[in-house]
Amino acid sequence: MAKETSGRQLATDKAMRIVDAMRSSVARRGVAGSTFDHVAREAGVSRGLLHYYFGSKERLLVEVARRDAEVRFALMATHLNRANSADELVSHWVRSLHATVKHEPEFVVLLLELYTLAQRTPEIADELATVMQGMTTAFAARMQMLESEGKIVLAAPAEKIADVFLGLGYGMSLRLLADPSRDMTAAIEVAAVAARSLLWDAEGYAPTAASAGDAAE
Amino acid sequence: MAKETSGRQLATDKAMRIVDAMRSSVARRGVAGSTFDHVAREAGVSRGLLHYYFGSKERLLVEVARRDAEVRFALMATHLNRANSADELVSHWVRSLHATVKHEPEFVVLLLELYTLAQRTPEIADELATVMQGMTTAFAARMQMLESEGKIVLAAPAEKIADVFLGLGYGMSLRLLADPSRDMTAAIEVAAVAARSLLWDAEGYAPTAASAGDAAE
DNA sequence: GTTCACCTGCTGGCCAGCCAGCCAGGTAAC
DNA sequence: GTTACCTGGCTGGCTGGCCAGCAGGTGAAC
Repeated sequence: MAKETSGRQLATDKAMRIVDAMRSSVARRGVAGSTFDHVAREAGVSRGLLHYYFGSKERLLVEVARRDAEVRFALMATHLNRANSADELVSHWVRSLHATVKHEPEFVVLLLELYTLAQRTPEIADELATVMQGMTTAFAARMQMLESEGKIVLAAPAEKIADVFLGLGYGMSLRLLADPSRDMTAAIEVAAVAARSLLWDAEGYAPTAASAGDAAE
Repeated sequence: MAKETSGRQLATDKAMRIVDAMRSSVARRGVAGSTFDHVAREAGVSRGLLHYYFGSKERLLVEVARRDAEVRFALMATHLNRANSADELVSHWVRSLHATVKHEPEFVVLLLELYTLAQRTPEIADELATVMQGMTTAFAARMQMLESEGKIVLAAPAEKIADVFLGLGYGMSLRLLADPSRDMTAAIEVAAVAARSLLWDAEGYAPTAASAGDAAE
């Protein structure tokens, strides 16, 4: 942590307030709408301070991506660690999908903004790639642990399955975000069935499509 | 089609050139970078004409979304109509995923930009929701036709399966786009296995995960 | 213990550049 | 002459970045 950007200590209270304000502003107003003026006011600091700490809007956004990764990562870890079987893994995944979109859509919006920005800003693209890689690895590690404990059997390399879970998750969230009026509950159940087909139960009892149903929220 | 915006006929040659230029500019430079100046130059018209026809940048972007839907839709239809079995459906889906990201990434980038924009522009959000609904319906209709012809059996309502296919597709494309250096071929194969589990073969021969493998590219 | 030099954190006015939108006017067709 | 199409100069508002300078703290000198 305690990363240096433009040789300035970024772990101070104000610097963190700026990053948080920028994060929520980007989620609410988008990158373009998040002017230094607005963000500074919301962070309760002067405009100049954003430059003092981060030098440019771009580098501030990199910090935002980093910060978001921490939050996102922590959330995922708690969800993952509670799962102890294939069914639980899938149902936790479904639950966290619903919860995220319903209660913390800023995760998805922010990711969208960052992806968009990454198209034209290599620094952001790097950061984002690192974040995604980290999520994949963590997810894969958890699955491998469950496999080594004899609780599940993976139908493919852990990392690839993790890619599919995350990809499916983001794909469905995106769709949910774009059209909140549409009820995607049933579609997510179907997605869970598909995801479930990549995890087999250990101990000989075969996975059935029905067993993944597990009423979500 | 011949839709009216600000009471102006938009089916003229120049109006269409403007929409196309805007479309490709947004894919290349993003919404923010697509200034009237640039787009006008690329369309070979004056800046004023963009206002004459579309009134505002926002409404021009709505036209871009509409236009993109047509292109995207046509492409999907040709792919879908060639598929005549569950395996073919999945392998065409995989192929089109690879092809899109490799040869026409502007589809994905544009969708990303539009999604982002839709967060703050209800007009765009509506248009986008319509587009996505149209894609889902078309996909579902094709699957239902195959089912009624006795070629496949659907493991869930056609529309939900279509949602999952599209969601998975966008999720994987997004990931591919964000980090082109990463080889996602194997992950896409795994995604295909998951997708395949939602389609059963008719006539008693059970679907095996392996049968969906079907070398991509 | 008072003074002074110095430093870091921080402020807000200023500026050059950019952009969407406006509009006065031009052209061609009928 | 009227209408539809089209042009490009102009402008007001906004933005990111720059920078001169201030407040308050530290420590050395005297």
